[in-house]
Formats: sequence, structure tokens, C-alpha cells
Amino acid sequence: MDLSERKLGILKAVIDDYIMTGLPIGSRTISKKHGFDLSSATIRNEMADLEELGFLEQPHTSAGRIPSQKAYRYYVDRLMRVVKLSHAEAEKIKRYFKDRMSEVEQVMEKAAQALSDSTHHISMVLRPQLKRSVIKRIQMVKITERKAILLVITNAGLVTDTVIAVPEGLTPSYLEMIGGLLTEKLSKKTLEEAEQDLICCLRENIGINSDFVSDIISAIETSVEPQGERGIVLSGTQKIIEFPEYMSVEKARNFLSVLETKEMLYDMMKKATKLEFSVTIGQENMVKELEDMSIVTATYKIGGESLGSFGVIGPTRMDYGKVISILGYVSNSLNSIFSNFIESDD
Amino acid sequence: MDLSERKLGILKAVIDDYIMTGLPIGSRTISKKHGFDLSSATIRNEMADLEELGFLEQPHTSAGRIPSQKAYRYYVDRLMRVVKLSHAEAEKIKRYFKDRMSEVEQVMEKAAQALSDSTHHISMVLRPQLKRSVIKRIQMVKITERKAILLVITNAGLVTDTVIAVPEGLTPSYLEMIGGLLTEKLSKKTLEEAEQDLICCLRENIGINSDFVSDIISAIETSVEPQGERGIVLSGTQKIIEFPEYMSVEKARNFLSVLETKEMLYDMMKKATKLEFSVTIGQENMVKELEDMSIVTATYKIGGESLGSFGVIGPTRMDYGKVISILGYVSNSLNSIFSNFIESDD
DNA sequence: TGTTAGCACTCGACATGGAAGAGTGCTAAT
DNA sequence: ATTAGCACTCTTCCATGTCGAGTGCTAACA
Repeated sequence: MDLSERKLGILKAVIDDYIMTGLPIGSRTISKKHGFDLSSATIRNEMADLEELGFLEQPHTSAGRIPSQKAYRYYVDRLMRVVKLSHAEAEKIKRYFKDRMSEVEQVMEKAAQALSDSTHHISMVLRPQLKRSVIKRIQMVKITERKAILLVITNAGLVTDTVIAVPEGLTPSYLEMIGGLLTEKLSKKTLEEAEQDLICCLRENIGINSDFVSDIISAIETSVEPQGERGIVLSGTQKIIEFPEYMSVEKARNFLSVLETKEMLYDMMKKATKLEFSVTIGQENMVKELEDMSIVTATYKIGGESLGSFGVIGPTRMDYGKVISILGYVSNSLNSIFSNFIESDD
Repeated sequence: MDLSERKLGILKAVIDDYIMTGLPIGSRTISKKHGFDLSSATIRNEMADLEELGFLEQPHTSAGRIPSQKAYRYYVDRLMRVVKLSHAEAEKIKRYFKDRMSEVEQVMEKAAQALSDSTHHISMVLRPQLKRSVIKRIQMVKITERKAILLVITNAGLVTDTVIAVPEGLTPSYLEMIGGLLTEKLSKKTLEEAEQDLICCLRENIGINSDFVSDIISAIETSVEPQGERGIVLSGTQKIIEFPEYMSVEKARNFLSVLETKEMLYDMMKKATKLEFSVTIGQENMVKELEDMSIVTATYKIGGESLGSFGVIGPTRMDYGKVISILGYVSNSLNSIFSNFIESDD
């Protein structure tokens, strides 16, 4: 699996060039553009070797070569240089985050926009996985005769709020009392634990109108894990038409239908929450519809813990180096924004 | 401008057929498919007349004819039959609204999805224009040491909630007091009036930390009218690739850039709030990038007043009859959902 | 007078067939 | 080990020809 210095150089040249142009690269191009002091014939021999090793492919007999998936993998693992962002690019991203933001929703949206705008790929941002964050308080505020807002406040400084219906005639102080009860039962627990508790043993302990209680419970539950559609934010789906690889309407449609359901992406992103960076190239993702797409992800932290991930999805021919450096930059931005959400425990 | 019965029939046949197939219609097709007892030659003569009158156009000499914008206008105003939705179609829409929903955001999203799914066009839903709804109460709830949630409760039963920063050391009861003060000053006023008041004469009246007060004010202001991006929900933008008229990448891109900025759409939708239904065909919309798109809108009511509009945008070749009946159905659905948001004034 | 049949004509869609150009593999010379 | 040269392959592009759909016009018909 060890390639000669020269083969490495040629492989890198082919990949770099292909990432830029999207066109198969011929031996002549390489001997000219990239200062190798070798004739095209020599390069040809080397390229033939690389093809035999599975790093290059020919779309047809007399076209140039294009990198294989194996080549991209090798590139990402060993050849790639993660470039530092230019000042202009960094500024462009900063601009998205310049408003002071106090709501997760808004931050996610901005992040998604910044990503797709900078990378020119479709971006995905996973909502924070709050399961492991700890409840500080639960509070209910009556807003009209029959409605209240349920606030769940966690140590991550994040709040989820849901409007719930309340039986007529409940006094505000009564609601407050229930809030107090819930806080007492559930505070110091993670949302995940709380969910368990809610299901099994809360109903009995609070001897009130049971319809109301189950409303509250389901509200807390959905706030813990907003599923599928609401769990992931996409941006820049329009970008696909810019990629020649999706000119075939058939493919484009298939791909879009995957994006629309989101389930698949949601699962992937959730797994990716464990790794600081991940790069999944082509068929590595095991999903047929995405077999010539790559997915690059990174994570963000809230209170020191990786609670969510985000990334981009695009054709395997992707400028991995640049994408990764952009993700890194956004990751830092998110971390610092979210750190403002947190307050030291009292 | 009065056409003979026969010309009318032929015109309708051409439009109906073109809406279905997207292909130019020849005289033969019409004499065969649509039970006219006339030969193709006769139809040809009539079509030549219709072309002279500006209702039909020929893409090139020996193709069939396609309807002109004028024809669509005529069709919508006089020829079209608004078909009743089939049971299956109605059910399909109902399914989107089956969950009990308590938040405007969610309703809008579902409505947009239902629309784009049923019409196969891009759909747009305008957030309720709350300016004219009346404030009932303003309340602040402290959630952490330095944060509070600001709740604005209106007679439309709608709540906007924003997280705001509070100076350290403010007691909950103090916040409650400020809430009470604001309620006293602003309740019974429309949000629009309230905005005026806030700007000119509130600062002096409440002699507190002025940074904090202006935070509150700007939070209320943005809750009154979430501009541009946040004021309109789009769905189904992916649909464009399904339309042959957008195969030219250049056009598609232009169109998408209009959608992305949203400003234009926002203005249109806002104007449309005044009319129960509106149909804007092709160049009637005065926007160059949308010159071969049509926009059909309807409105929804909250508490008897038209507070928002929604609609679809698609190629002029659009099944207007069906689209309008779908909009009608969705309008009813929204009205009944929102009526649950309201509670009788006390 | 309105309708129809017939015919020449036009134009796009599609298939066919070189010619040009890019790139390759192989061989022989350096 | 490298390179120049050459035959070969395959795509792209353009010109050409054919087919079919549709038209407009004229003459005949009811």
C-alpha cells in the first residue's frame, strides 16, 4: 500500500485537478501544469500503474483518468493539506453570526446558511442532543384561560417551550405548584432519565386530572427529542443544480427524495456526534441513493460535551481540505456562541 | 372581446390539454380527443383566428399552438371550472393537520408542506400579520440568573416568546412588576400602536436600567414583524427540477435566487392578504425573473380578520382550477385550526 | 356560406457519417 | 529509466438526410 514519492505526487495532482475541474485528467495536462520534469509518456506509465492499484479509473478508453473512491480515501487520510481559511472567507462566516442570538433555532439556521454558502454544498445541522443535559427547573406559565407555556430549563442554558392546553379553572398558583413538583422530581436528572421517570412512575405520584398530566408528559418528551423533520436543519438544497453530476434529472430526484425524508440523514448525523470530524466517501455511507456523495461532519459542544453535529453533503468530487477547514471554523464559532448560553451552576 | 361558442370551446380545449401535457397542441389532436364534430381543417381556421386575437401562440411555424398569457387570464376569469377535490385528495391534506398543533410556526410549516405536496408546486405561507391584533398581556419569566423569557399574549391567542438577557441580581418579582407595568401601558392596544408607544414615550416612564429596557423594546418589536426570511415559509423548492420549463439551468438559477432572498415574495404575499383569492399570471407580477411564473394566493383568518396569506408559485402552465380548490380547502383548514387558538375575550 | 379534403411546405427530432481532437498503450531508441 | 513516435480508440461536433407533425391555402362540396 506504499506508493513511491512520484506516484504520490501524480495521484495528488490528478485529484486536485479533478476536484477543481470535474473533467478527466490526461497525462499531458499533468506533465505540463504541475511542475513534474517528466514527459507525458512517463506519466502515462505511472498512471497505468495507479490504475492497476485501484486509485484511478477511466470513464472510457481514451479519456483521461479520474480518481476512484479509494483514491479519495487515501487523499483524505494522507495527502490532503487542510488549508487555513483566507481572511475574506473567515469574515464571510463571521458575518452570519454577528447578531447576538439567544435561541438555538436561530443559531442552527444561521450556521446552516453559513455552511452552505461557504462550501457551496448542501449543509445539515443537527439540533443539540439534549438527552444528556441536566434539568434545572420546570415551570409553567398560564397565558390564557386555557393555555399555558411549559418551560424546561436545563444546565445547558437551553430552554424548550411548548404551548399546552390546561383544564379550565386552574389557578396560576396551582400551575406553579405543579411546576414545583415536577422540578422537585426531575431536577438534577438528565432529560433521558427524566423521560424514563415520566413514563413509569410519575402518573401515580401526582394525583391530578390525568389527561392534563399526560399532556405535560408528552410535551416534555417531544421537547427532549424533536424527531426527524424537526431534528435537522438543511440549507442550500438548491445547490444541486449547480453540479454537473446532477444534471441527470433521474439522479437528482432520487437524491432529493432522500433529503426530503431526512430520516437517513438524521441517523447519520446522530452517529457523527461522537467523532470530532468524520469524512464518509461515496459508498462508505451504505445508502444506495447516496453512493456518489460524500458527507463531512464536525461537532459542536455545549458545556464541554459534544451535543450536536453538523456538516455538508456533496459529490465525492469535493474540496475536502477546504470543507474541513470551514467546518472547523464554524465549529469554533458555534462553541463560543453556545458557551454564552450557559451559566455556571449555582 | 366576445368569442363565439365554438372558439371558446376550442380555446378551453387547447388550454386544458396544454396544462396537462406541456406540449403544443395541433388541430388534429383537438378534433379527435375533444368530441368536436369538426375536421382538423375547420379547427385550423378557428385556431388561426384565435392566434390573430392574441389567445394562441406558435412556438415555431409547424408546431401546434400554445396558450398566451392573455388566454390564461381569460381562462381563469371565465372558462375555468373549479373542481371539487376528490375524497382522496382532501384526506391527503387532512393528514397534514391531524396532529393537534399549538404553535403557529408548526401550523405554517405543515400548511406549506400540504400545499406543495398536493399542488406539486412551490408553496409559500406568510406568517400572520399581527400588527392589528390586540395585546392582552406581557409577561416576563426568569429562567436563569441572567436570562428571561418575554411572552407577548395577544387576543389572537398567539404568543411570541423571546429570550432576553437580564441584568444580574434582578429578582423575579421585580420582573413581574415590569411585566405588569408593560401590560398596563400596552394592553388593549394593537401591536402596531404598541410599537409607536414603545419608541416614543416608554423609556422615560420606566426609570430603570436603560440597556435592559431597550432590549425589551427591541424584542417586542421584532416579535411584531419578523421580517423577510423569518416572515415567510417556503416548501417544495425542490419541485422545480420536475418542470421541463426549468431544464435550462440558467433560468432555474435566476428563479432560485429570487426565492432565496424572499423579499419580493414577502411583499407580494403581504399585498395579497387583502384579497380572498388572487391569481397573478406571468408578467402581471412585474418582476422580470418571474415573468413566466404564475402566483396563486388565498388568505386565512384569525378571529374573523384576514391576518395572513399563502399560496403557490409555478409555471404559467398550471392547473389553476385544481390549485384554487386546494387553496380553498387549506384556507378552511387553517381557519378552523386558528380558531382554536383564540379564546373569547374576558 | 360554412365545412372539408387534399396538397405543398416548413420545421423540429432523430439517425447517420465523417473529421477533429484528446488521450492511451506499445515499441523502439536514447 | 526515460522518451519520442505511432497506431488505435473514443468522444464531440457538425453537416446531411429522412420522417412526422402541423400548417396554410385552394378547390370542391352541402
